[in-house]
Amino acid sequence: MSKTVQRLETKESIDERTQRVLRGIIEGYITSNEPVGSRSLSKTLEMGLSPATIRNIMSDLSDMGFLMQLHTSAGRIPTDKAYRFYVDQVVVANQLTRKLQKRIQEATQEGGMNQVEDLLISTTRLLAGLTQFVCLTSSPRVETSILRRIEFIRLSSQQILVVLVTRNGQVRNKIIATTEDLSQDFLNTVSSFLNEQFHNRSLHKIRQQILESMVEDKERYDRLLAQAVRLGKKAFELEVAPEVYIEGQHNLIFSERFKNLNSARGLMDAFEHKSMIMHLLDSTVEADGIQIYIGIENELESFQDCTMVKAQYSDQNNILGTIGVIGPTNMDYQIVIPVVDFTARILSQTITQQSSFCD
Amino acid sequence: MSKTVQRLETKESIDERTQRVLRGIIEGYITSNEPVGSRSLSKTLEMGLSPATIRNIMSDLSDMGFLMQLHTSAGRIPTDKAYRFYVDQVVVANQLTRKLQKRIQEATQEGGMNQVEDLLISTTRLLAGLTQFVCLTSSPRVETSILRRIEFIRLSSQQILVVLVTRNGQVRNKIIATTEDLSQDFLNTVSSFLNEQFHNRSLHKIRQQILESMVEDKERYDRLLAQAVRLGKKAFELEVAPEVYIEGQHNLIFSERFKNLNSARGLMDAFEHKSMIMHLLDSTVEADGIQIYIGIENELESFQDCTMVKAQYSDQNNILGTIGVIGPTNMDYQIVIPVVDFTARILSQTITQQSSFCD
DNA sequence: TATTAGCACTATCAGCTGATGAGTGCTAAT
DNA sequence: ATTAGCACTCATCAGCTGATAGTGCTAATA
Repeated sequence: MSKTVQRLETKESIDERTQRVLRGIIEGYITSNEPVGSRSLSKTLEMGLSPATIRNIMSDLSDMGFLMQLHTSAGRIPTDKAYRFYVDQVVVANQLTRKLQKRIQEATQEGGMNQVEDLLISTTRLLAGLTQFVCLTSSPRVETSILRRIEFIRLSSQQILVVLVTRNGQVRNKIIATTEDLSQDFLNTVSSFLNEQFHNRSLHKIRQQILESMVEDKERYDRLLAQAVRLGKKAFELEVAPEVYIEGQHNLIFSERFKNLNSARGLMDAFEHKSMIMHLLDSTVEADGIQIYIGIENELESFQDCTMVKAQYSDQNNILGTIGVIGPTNMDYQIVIPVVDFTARILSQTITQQSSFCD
Repeated sequence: MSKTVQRLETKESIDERTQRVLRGIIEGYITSNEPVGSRSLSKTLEMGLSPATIRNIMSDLSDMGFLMQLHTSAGRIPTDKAYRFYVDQVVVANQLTRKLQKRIQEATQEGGMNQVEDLLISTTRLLAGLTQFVCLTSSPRVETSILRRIEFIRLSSQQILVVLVTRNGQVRNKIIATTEDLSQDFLNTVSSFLNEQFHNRSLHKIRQQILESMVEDKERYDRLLAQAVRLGKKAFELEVAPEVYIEGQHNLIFSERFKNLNSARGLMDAFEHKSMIMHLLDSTVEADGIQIYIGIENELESFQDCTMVKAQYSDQNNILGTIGVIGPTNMDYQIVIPVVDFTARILSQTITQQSSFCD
């Protein structure tokens, strides 16, 4: 595992003309996926510079660490540092075409998606389809979500189904075992007690409170309360399975774009470790907006040939999760960045709408 | 789409020696994944036959349609017909090693899997890992499963959560919208009515009955009954999303075994069409035991370079779904067949245990 | 002084070559 | 019926070729 690179900032100031050349090379490589040479660049740039001059500039840019060659006589390709420069300096907040906006909106508004899970899956698939890359989405952490409703349903003398609904519309089920046979009436009392007690609190907080009250009231004689606490404890112990949705893995193998990526295998393997991916998605210091990790800026070694573009989605109050794509470093940032950004916004909007149905 | 081939039966009787040669070629190709020639076969067979004799036999086998050559001078490989012969005549019910049996049993008995869904996913993953192929599993069709419990939970004045538990432990949630504000008490009455009315019937049947009673009792005045029927209708309209779990797709790309498969892409694309896969898995006439589709015996064109080995799993009463793997036609049948068989059995057993907790 | 034309150098790629080897089919001998 | 022997076929591979596209350097130029 290599040392973590925070961000490839550029200290030196680069003169206008050099910048234009650099930009030309980057965009050339993005569109063609081929190393760009001085001759062709001299034509496309239309700056009236001869290939020789361009070569000199290119040489400077190589010295500054913006360009590299796969071999002599191969034309140059941008380094991660160059992409960082490009993203920071050149890519401006771009408007998506109306058509694309429509497409994203429609896809998220499809019917039958009252469960957040379905919405997330279909959005993930959408983004993978639009970008032709791999799309990763982390589901809202059940931990921090707000309790809307908890209910116990007696299945048999030994089994109780816990249904837990969160503010943002996630529904979690769990079957718990009991030693004692509890009647449905009793369970109803317990659940209305818990609902009253813990309404609008985060699951995390609730769990804490339950544990505390267990310590406090060890010698509680009220049967209802005792059982409520006991059942509550089990119910809120719902293991916080790291939920990550991954779509578009086949793009990784069949897309032309990924062909010169030295280890698609490594990426695939990484995707198997959901909890690691979860961590990667959610470990963002910056609270808002879009985050971009280019090449070696990525913490994970197998991601270091790629760029990850991600953004948080939220309801009106809290950040819920992250949606992002991972693609080659020479992805079309001008498109990908606004697409991810817009998709995250629409996702937030849709989820907010849903949770606003609460009374 | 090519004409459906039912099964590649062999009419001719083949003499003992020829059979042994054929078997040798098949097993040779299975282990080496290379066309097998007369010389090497003469050695490994240890029948005291010279390469020339073997060549004559091979020539006969080619005429009978059991062998083919990719090009002259390449050695021969078995045809689909040969594999069919091999599977029918040669592969005997094989015992798995204790070690493998243990491994499968342990994997399915892991904790925290009281939901059938989790069990199915982890079993699918297990089988993909064991075989190094792609594993496909269809979940029990909610349609035909037996109602154990239905419950309505009032979320807001406009939203009701339906929780539906089936006999085999599947839990389905759906949020439905209402125009009228219904109290939780009322909902409880409705659900206990429905539970009583429809206990132990299949969802399919229940839906039918509800529709019938709507026709019959158009002018029903009983508010409870009317609402119960209306809510029931919505609840049992749960769209029967074809649930298929697919694991091990990466094997398709990286495994040596698949490398000479002309279209991994086609397979990947096919996997995207879950409902088609679902159909493929569940469309089996034969009720019991293991089913094997070799090469062109597969209905789906993109599967016709592969072999699919599948088996149904069930609870004590009914077939619930199918689990199977898809791999190259020269897979190691001696291993794969018993592994799939055993896994399906263990899966049935585990699910049966779970649903037996019902009172 | 910045730019450019010219030239030598170099890596890659497609296409060709001949050698090699694995495998077959046929025929004649056993 | 089996087998040894031989001619033949074909795929693969290493090595060579010329064409191409790129560079770096130097000297001439505006």
